[in-house]
Amino acid sequence: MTETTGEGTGAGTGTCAGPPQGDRRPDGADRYTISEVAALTGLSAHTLRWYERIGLMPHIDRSHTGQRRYSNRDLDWLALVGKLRLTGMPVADMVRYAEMVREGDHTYADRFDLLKATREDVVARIAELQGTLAVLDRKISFYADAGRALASERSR
Amino acid sequence: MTETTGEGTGAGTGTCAGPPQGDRRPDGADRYTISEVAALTGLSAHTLRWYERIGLMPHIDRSHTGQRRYSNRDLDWLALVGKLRLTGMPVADMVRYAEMVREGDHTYADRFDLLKATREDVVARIAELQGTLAVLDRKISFYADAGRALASERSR
DNA sequence: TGCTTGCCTGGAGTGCACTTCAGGGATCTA
DNA sequence: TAGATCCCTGAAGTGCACTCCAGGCAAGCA
Repeated sequence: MTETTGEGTGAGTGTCAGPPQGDRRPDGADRYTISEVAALTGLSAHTLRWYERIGLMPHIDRSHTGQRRYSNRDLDWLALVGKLRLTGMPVADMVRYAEMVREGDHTYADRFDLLKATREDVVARIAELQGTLAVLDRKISFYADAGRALASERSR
Repeated sequence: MTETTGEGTGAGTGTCAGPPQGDRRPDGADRYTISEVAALTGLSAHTLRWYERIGLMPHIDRSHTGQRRYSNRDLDWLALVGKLRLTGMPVADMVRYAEMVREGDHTYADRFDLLKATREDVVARIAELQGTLAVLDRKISFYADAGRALASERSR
């Protein structure tokens, strides 16, 4: 197997990006227009074209009139990109990853490193956020108490 | 008590922002220069001035020559701002919060709401990140396996 | 045949959070 | 007295990730 996008090109695989996207067409009939993909992914058509221009997408098929026709495989890739974007990975890094995918199997180790580093970033970010939660909760309970005190004062 | 910054103006309180900052001066002698505050908070002097200009800081004391002199209270406020920034709260919202603090006790309910909404955002973001962790881990283990396979192939 | 809809392109514009620049004052050390 | 260091201000610039615009082609249909 040559890992390219996520997990083959089959039917929906459970771990999906933002909007629900169970309405895929069977392989062979999978030629989505840009606006269909926009609806499916929550990205704008502009953004989809822009992703392509900066090298974040593989070459997208075209209709005989030059319009883009996305495949299920492209959708898988976009789902992965969506996940990476959620991690806060800069677009430039995603482009590097896409380049490595295009370059073939010999970039496996580099891809591994990139993902590993991203994973560590995510873990650190989660810890950071949990730290902020603690602060927020302290202040929230302060205001909740203060609110109750004011209320009972008004009712006196 | 009138909640303004974090938790009074006493010595370090445990929950600190980014860089460690236990080296506070006692109240009364707490007149830090901008570069001291920059070192303490990890923000640049430029950013500190900018925060002030956009209304994110209370009025900062000045020396007789017009230079800023920050107090422990200001440091507390900056620690809170740092936490809110970590949540991803837009600066404009932090400014709104700062305005509410300036306006006094009658904004308690609004401040409560703002912090509550922020809390929900943070919880959602953590869940999102945990979702990305799952995807990353699947791909990382794919590449780990593939790496092992390639290694054993090379050693044959 | 004209009209609408959907798509195409390159390039300019946007919003955010800073960051840098240009020009100048006050204090300290030799 | 000179030079270094630290600070001041307003305004312009930067980098990122889109987002919008102008101008135009192709297909469907009344």
